[in-house]
Amino acid sequence: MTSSFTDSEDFLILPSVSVDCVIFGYSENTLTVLVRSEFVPIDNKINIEWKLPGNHVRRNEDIYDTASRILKEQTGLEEIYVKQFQVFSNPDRLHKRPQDFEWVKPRLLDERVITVGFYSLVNIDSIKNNQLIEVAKWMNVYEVEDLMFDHNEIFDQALKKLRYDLLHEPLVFELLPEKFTLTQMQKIYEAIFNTSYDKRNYRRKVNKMIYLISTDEIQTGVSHKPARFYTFNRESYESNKTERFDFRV
Amino acid sequence: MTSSFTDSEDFLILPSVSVDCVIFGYSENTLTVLVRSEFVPIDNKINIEWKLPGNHVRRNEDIYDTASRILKEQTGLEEIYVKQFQVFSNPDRLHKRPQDFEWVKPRLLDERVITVGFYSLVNIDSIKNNQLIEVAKWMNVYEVEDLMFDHNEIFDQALKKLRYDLLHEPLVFELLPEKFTLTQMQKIYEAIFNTSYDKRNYRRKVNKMIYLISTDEIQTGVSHKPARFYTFNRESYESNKTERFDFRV
DNA sequence: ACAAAAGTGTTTTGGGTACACCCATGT
DNA sequence: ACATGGGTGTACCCAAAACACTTTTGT
Repeated sequence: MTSSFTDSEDFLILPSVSVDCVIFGYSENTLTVLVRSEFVPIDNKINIEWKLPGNHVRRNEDIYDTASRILKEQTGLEEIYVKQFQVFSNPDRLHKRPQDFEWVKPRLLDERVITVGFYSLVNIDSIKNNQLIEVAKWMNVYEVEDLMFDHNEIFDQALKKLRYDLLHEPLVFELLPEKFTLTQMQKIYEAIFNTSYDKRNYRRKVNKMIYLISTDEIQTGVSHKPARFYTFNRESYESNKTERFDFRV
Repeated sequence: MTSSFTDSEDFLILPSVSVDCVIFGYSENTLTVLVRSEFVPIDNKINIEWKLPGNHVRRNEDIYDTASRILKEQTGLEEIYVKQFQVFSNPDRLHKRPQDFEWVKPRLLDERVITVGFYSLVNIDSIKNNQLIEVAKWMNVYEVEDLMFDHNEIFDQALKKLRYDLLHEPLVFELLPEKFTLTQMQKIYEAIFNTSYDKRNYRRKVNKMIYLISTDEIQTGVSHKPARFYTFNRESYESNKTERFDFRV
């Protein structure tokens, strides 16, 4: 087994465990995913390939810390919501394309790596200029290109899980500022589910969520009737949530 | 790093990855979980401790195969539903009690082990006599004792996830025979959610599930009005499932 | 005849969905 | 005055929940 790590680094990571992050970005009614480029030689020519950001788990690190570390490296952001959603362990997962494996081999301590998939939600507007690393870009989730390894599968599962979770947990608020309007909230659902909702029905529905607190602040400087700002009260949410019998279709 | 494995075995497993299985058993309206005993010395006295069945991931094995292998070893059953639900990666997870770590250390190739939690559903009545291994027993889920390592946490999360999934996926059928009565089905929900449902409302609800097929067979040999048998049509389920907007409470 | 579980219907209440117009502000 | 997005109400249908009696069988 080859390795480009120094001896001291060898003891810093677990050889067979990594974390890959599907970082969803939201901005201007569009949902995107962060990918980063790598130079992957094929037939002695250098190609640009895209992959999800990922990293090994360090020896004294919980996987949530690994995910947060990756997020910080890529976007400069801290204190961001990250959630593990699935382990990908196919023994051949790094071998889908020979050139990908040739590229990754010198970076590995063990040829078999099991990866824990995380997804994360960031409001792109909250990323300060140039904090995003050079080699990264945001891809529209409806136009994701070929990624390295099994990363297309990891992405697909992440999007599926994100949608599932959005319907059952208060995840929207990770993409909203502290104070937000109901239209902002509606547009996030519409972007992520690629659909649209009736404004009146939507508002009747969310108005029944008692943990949505209407403030007495309204927008200023907009050239239309100013909208009211709301906040999310997490304590109220936690103490009122229920599970109902609903084995659905 | 110490090891009781032979050299040849050393190369068969991934040192830092294991699978732990929360095997739920259902029988006679009661939900139980399978635990197995280990002799753990403490202060030079031998104690019996209980843990969830688990094992290392082999070098060429997908984690689902690891889980199935564990299930086969413990219960003799094959072709059983297993589902990964969460990774437990706290660097101290094996150190909660010193005696537990002393016991496990000689069985490890690496002192840091990240484990993938699986849960599984078996109908206890389908386990033939004596196929359950000697050291295993079924504990009522409402009376789970102290387990080794972080296994109480793994169990708690598994039960939570099981309940969640039961409301959103056709999991009940893993606990039902090919042909079953609606009362059998209702009693499983009641056991797992520790509650009871109105028979008429329950039946109206499940009767709307078009993938529940009523056969023309009925019970025989029961000293009351015989119940009709139903079957689950998975194809019909898969082709009719939907996701609705339902960001609930 | 009795015990035991199967099977069935009605009413009330609340949520889902479809649909169109006036309001407050900036330019 | 106009353009822009904010904000509201009603009618219909269907689902959820509460509730009690008759039916079929074995003993």
